[in-house]
Amino acid sequence: MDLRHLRYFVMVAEEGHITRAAERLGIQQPPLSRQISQMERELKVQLFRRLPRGVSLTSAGQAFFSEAKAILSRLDHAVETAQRTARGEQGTLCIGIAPTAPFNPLVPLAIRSFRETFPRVSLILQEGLSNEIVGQFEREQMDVAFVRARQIHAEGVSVAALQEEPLVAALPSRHTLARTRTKPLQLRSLSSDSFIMIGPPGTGLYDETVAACRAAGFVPRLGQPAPRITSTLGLVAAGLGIALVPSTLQGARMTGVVYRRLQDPTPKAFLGLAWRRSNPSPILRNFLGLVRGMAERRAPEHHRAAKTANDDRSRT
Amino acid sequence: MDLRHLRYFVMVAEEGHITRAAERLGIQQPPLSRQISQMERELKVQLFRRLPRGVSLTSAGQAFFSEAKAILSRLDHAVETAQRTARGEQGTLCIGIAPTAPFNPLVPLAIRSFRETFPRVSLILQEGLSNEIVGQFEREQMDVAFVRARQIHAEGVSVAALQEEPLVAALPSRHTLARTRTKPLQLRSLSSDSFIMIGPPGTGLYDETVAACRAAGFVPRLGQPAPRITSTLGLVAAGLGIALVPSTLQGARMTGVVYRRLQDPTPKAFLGLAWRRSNPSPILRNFLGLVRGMAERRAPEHHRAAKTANDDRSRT
DNA sequence: TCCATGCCATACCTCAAAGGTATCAAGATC
DNA sequence: GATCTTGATACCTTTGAGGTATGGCATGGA
Repeated sequence: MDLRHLRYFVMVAEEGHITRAAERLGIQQPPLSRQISQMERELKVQLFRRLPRGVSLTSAGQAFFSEAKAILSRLDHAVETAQRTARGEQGTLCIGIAPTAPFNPLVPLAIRSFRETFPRVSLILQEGLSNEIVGQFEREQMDVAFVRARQIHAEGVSVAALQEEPLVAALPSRHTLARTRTKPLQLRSLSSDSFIMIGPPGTGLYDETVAACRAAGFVPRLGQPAPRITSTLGLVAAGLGIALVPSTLQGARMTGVVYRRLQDPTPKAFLGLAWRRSNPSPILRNFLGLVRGMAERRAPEHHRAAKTANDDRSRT
Repeated sequence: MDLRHLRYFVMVAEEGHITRAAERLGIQQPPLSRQISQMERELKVQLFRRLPRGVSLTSAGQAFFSEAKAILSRLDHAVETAQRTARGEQGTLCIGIAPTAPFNPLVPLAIRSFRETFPRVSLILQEGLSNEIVGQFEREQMDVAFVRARQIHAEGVSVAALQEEPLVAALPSRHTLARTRTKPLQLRSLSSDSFIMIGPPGTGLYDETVAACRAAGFVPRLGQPAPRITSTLGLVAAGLGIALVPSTLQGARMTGVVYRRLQDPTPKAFLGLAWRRSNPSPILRNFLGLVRGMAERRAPEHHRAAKTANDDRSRT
């Protein structure tokens, strides 16, 4: 049997009239007549009763009719779903988010904008540090991630720069340098403090912090490591050390913590978008396009220069 | 698009290999290749990625794949449903039942046997007197009914006789004639009693009772009319009158009611099956066949003679 | 580097079957 | 009984599905 048969059958059933159904189908009556009786022979079921005027469904025909209509509409639906999926408008996208990323307004803005543009895509948001995200990319459990690391050490994963934001020092409010809030701080002046790090070496902020201190001429003394950004600030507030954090973190006010800008050359925190280049998901393409477009609009002059990837063939 | 396309697509998706899929489909590789790409062109969606070895579904292809499989299996299901419906094995049958009919074992036996033989047919059982059933037949709300009336006064409704059972007298236990339980009673001897009737004139038992009394040489005095058989027996037990009831009613023992057989010529209660001759439902055919076969097996000698209908063209 | 292999795509041919035209047959209608 | 309506049948045309032969591309081993 053929979909044509189903379509013809449904039309005849709805019209109750082969000639009229043929007209609406844009064919002649005899072929339609033949298709119907052929279908009946194939199913070994009489679908219509031939009346003096027109035809009417038998009970078997009625049963088949409702199924046939459902099948046809389901097919239409399937086609639309496939097309939407191909256009990246439907499906699932798994987004990794570095713990400090959501403080940068670009991240929530991008996600909200994507949701609005592609309402049929369901997003799975997953917090994770760069090193945790590596594994997820390799297991193909993640499509894209907002990261703080300039490179992700996994085969075929690119990182596109979105923004560079200044690092600021988070100090306990009783710290001697916490008084003069307006003047930028010399990073050197923190060389004897303990640095509270988020996550192990290899993650974005860890590496940026160490690099910044090196550039300022000292090796940071490592304090208590903290698993999450909130606990980092908690430890700072408790006076257990200081931390360098992206400036947007200042949005997270915490009693007992004071933020101080740093003097030139201001160390920078990186915010980037990582994805597997071989991932063909059209949803991913849409997401990359939207987020990168957004980042360019917000900082067009930085973008080109900062754009990078973990290997030379950085075209998506 | 065609069902063939769907089937081919599913096979290729399952094999991940056009050549192998073609083999399993019993066709050559080139036509299959063409059908697939034709389908992709028609849907304007790339369903497969061509790999060096074989093909793999794109995300759109995956979305379409699960739908396609569901559609195909639903189609199979639809065909089976239609065939079962045509054979009268699936659907709905609305059965009317006269209030006194279920006491005759034939009725519950027939219904149970039908249920077991055709488990996919859902039965709607509806109690009703002959005169109520007429309207339901005319509105095509009823397919078949166990009735006590020998004729149903509705156009095109036939009644087939199933059984004739003796009428017995239901007497209050304090009735003078309730003592001698073994000897059959003269119907005449009840001529001065009030008769409790179930339902109005035109219903089966009413007419049979009046006819029996007429034959015995008197016109029955009508007592309180009763809507249901149970209330009839209640009124008898209360001493408000007597009733003639089918002998199988004796199964419904009720304190205060005594049953007495009647002397020859024993008046008879009729049990028949009514249906619209123009009703083409195959389920109805099956039901008629099963019940009539059952009745013949239980009373083969009565059946032929008693068979009747409300007009001359009594073939189904 | 080159050849063999595996696999999909393309070109061209054949033939089944879908659609078209003409006409018949059976009821309904007046 | 003539006419209309409507589905069925006969026969022809044409579309397109399937077959055969072959090309093209990537992989993998010598």
